[in-house]
Amino acid sequence: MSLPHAILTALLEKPSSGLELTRRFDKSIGFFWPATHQQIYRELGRLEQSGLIHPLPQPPSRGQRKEYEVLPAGRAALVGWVAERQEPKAIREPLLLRLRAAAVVGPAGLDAELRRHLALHERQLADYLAIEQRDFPPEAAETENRLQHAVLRAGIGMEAFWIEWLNQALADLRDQDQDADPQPGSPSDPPSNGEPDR
Amino acid sequence: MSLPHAILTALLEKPSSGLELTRRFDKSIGFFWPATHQQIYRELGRLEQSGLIHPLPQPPSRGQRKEYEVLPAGRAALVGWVAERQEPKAIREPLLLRLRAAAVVGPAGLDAELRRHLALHERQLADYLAIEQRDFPPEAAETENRLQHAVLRAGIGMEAFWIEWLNQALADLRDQDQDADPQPGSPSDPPSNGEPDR
DNA sequence: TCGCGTTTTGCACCTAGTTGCATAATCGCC
DNA sequence: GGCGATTATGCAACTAGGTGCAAAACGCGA
Repeated sequence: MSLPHAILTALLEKPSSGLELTRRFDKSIGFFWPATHQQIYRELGRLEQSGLIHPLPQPPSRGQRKEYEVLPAGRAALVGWVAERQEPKAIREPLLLRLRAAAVVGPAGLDAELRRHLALHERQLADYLAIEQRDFPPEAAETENRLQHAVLRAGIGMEAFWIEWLNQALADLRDQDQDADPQPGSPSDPPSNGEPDR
Repeated sequence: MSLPHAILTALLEKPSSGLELTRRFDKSIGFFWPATHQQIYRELGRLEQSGLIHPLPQPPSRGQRKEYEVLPAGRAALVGWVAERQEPKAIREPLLLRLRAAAVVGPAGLDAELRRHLALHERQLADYLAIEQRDFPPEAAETENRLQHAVLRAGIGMEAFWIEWLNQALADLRDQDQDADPQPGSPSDPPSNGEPDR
């Protein structure tokens, strides 16, 4: 139940149409909760039906811009959601699974993927840092936008973590290939140890 | 398409029945790809139908243990998956959304959640560190289980990151309340600035 | 004013994870 | 030898995100 609340947040900051929301998502909330325009339109429909938002008075017809505004009930729902008890989401990163699989069937092709991910995370980190410099310059003492900054810092921290981890994993991969697989190019059939369960 | 490959990995390490797999997931692969027994049974059925695994010869009847083994085609599929090109998953952590929302509608109740999450991550980190000490003691030079260790290190790093970030976020929250909301207990109606989009 | 590309909205279907519940075998105990 | 708890397998319905495509309005040049 996160997307509807993300939309409420965005609409409270500024009433918008579906497409406008989509674009704003792409450069802010979407960093940690991506959504396509289809998802957003669907959710807008549901939110309207639940009486949490309503369209500003305009000719309502297909293909025509429709601006939405948050109703008091919508704001209340969001306030409730902020305080709600929710379990942290588990990690669920396929790349880690693939590493685990590589430990069993051999790491052929993995290094390319690790390097590719490394490059992607480096780019993302650079983007975040640029945003940080633009929106939270060190000289401007923070007053009330501390929370927004904290969110951005989470993104920065995550990317930094992945970069560090990927570098180390690449090193591990090189070492392991060297130890266990003298002739490069072979598919490096795996240890197949008789093995601990982790 | 991650769960089936996670299962193939686990089955390669050791042929198992559905329940056995479920239990093994709970204490290893499930840390970064949780799965319930229902999911696992369904996936086992599909994997069998696709000819990637097959049940060891045993009376096949409901309620009776059924052990599965990976077929060569299954191993090949896994090898292919390891080398496959996949985009990194976006973050998608609702807690960050809630912080963002709190920046708009006020942080009432947020601190409790942050503290609760902090405690959970601290516990998880402790668990991971215990596993690390058990399975990858510093004295035993690593030979071929480097990749498994790397996966575990990712878990450790993630938890450590969250702990650090949550502590900082809690500090931010305190500072902000202090600055903007002299009398404690009021719902602290938010800045509602006329505002940058992030 | 006609047609064509763009903007904007939206439906329909698909995939994957989640939850609740059913059912068969087995084991121990009374 | 029957009964309840436990082990083990599995179905069905739901939820939410992802993808493909359609269709109405609008703008603009020929």
